[in-house]
Amino acid sequence: MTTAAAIAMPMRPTITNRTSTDPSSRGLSTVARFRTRCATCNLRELCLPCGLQAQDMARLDEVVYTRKRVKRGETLYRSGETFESLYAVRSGFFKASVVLEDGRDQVTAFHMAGEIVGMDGIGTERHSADVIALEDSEVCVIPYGRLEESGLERQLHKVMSRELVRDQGLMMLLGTMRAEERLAAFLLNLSQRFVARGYSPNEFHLRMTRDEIGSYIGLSLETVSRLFSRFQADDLISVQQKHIRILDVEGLRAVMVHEQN
Amino acid sequence: MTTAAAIAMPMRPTITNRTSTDPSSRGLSTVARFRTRCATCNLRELCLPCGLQAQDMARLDEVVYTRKRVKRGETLYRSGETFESLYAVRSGFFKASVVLEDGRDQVTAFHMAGEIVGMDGIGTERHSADVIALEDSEVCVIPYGRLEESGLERQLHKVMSRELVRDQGLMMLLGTMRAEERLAAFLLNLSQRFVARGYSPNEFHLRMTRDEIGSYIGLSLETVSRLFSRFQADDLISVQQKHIRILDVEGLRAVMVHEQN
DNA sequence: CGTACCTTTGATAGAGTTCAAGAACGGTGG
DNA sequence: CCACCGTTCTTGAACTCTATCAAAGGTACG
Repeated sequence: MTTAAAIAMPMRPTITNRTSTDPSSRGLSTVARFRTRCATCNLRELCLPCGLQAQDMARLDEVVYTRKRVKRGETLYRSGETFESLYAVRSGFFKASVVLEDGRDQVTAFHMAGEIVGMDGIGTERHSADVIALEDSEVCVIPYGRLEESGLERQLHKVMSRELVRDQGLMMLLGTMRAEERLAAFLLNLSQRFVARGYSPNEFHLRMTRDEIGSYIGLSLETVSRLFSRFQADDLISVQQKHIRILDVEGLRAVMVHEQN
Repeated sequence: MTTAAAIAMPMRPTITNRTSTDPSSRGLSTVARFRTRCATCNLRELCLPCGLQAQDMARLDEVVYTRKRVKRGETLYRSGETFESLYAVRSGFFKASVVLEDGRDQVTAFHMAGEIVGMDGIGTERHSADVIALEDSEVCVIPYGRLEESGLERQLHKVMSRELVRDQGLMMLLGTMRAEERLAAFLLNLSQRFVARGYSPNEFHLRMTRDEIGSYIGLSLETVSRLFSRFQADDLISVQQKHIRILDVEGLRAVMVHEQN
């Protein structure tokens, strides 16, 4: 969708001001430094989609003044917590999930670098999902109050709207697709998103378990596993554990739309 | 959720300026008249949720200057059409649906009075779903460009965020619930929404067919029909065609969360 | 290097779909 | 006002897909 150039992502360690949320605790040079962060960020083409203008970028720089590291297994936020900020994933991988009263839970999204997380909290001022890191990750903290004052609402609307469209797609998947179609759609979606981030479209590493995939696309983990095996037998993909290689994109696409031939 | 008073909705015929989108084509008095529309609208508590302040209401009045009638079966907009406006449902009932390449379609939402429709188009400037009236309806047209200038972004964020949370709920339903749980959840949801509009929570008229219900909650129309019959046999509801009466709310709730006892 | 977690694969069963046919309803026109 | 037609709804029967239960094998992480 975005014609973002294929950029490698050399994750330089960056300064670790992980917990500090008070900008006044930093010197001027640090502030200046932060000012140019977004403009030089490798993810700038993705972060607020459709690409920000130079001046927008400057605005965003003024809003984002904290980063936060989240280790694998730790939560970024939990359902019920009061909403204060959005988060832009800088590196790593997250899953979002909701829990039903009786304990059943469902993964509602996977988030990777360049995506905005936390918009579920805007409406009620409380988060409605849990967001957990599936690998050591880092996010940019975007205090919502400041964002509202920044003149970037237009961008935010777009991001939220795209999320709504994404949800439509997932509903379609959950409501009308059969198991193999679901998994094919899932793989193709992941592939696309990796491409946009400069990774290979054909070879990637799954950050989530079969159980989490199954929860996301409405299948049991056993069915997911069996389908991986079947896809491999059909030479559509090659799987070993979490390493996936897509061998036949068109074939997968055909499975997805169920072109019986 | 909203503690909106139970208001009846006497749908006065109102002036029919359905196609006119040019405000200059109207006299001053007409404009003045429109100025106070939102403030006196019966749906003001619902339309932009969380209730607008008086000054916000005035702002909205300046944005909304057209209404549009949509007859049963007609479309409000179609997937692919360029996005220009949001719509506030003033009366009637709509369904939104998306179509897959191979023709399969899925209902993604039902919209009733007081709800905002069209936010799927903001991100790409094209709509991604079809919205069709299930009965003769009327909407307030909210030109998006004007809304952006109006200072009501904050409200829009909230509406969009709530839509995201709603989608989470539907995903949960589609991904983890069994047939009877889905239908129970669907009925309880409808009931709640009717209450908020001043209608009886226990007795209402379905505007959609079994097929459309099934599409929405991921079941075949036959399963929906069978479940209606079963619920009736279990004295949870009474059904005759599209007339539904809920006899045992707690019972339905128990079905939904699957409290097996 | 061991243990806990994850994955794979088989066998079985059950929930829901599909196919089919008749019934009920609602709108239309004579 | 009634008869007719198309659409929607109901119900049955057979089948299919996927979940569930179970057990063994593999990995990765501490």
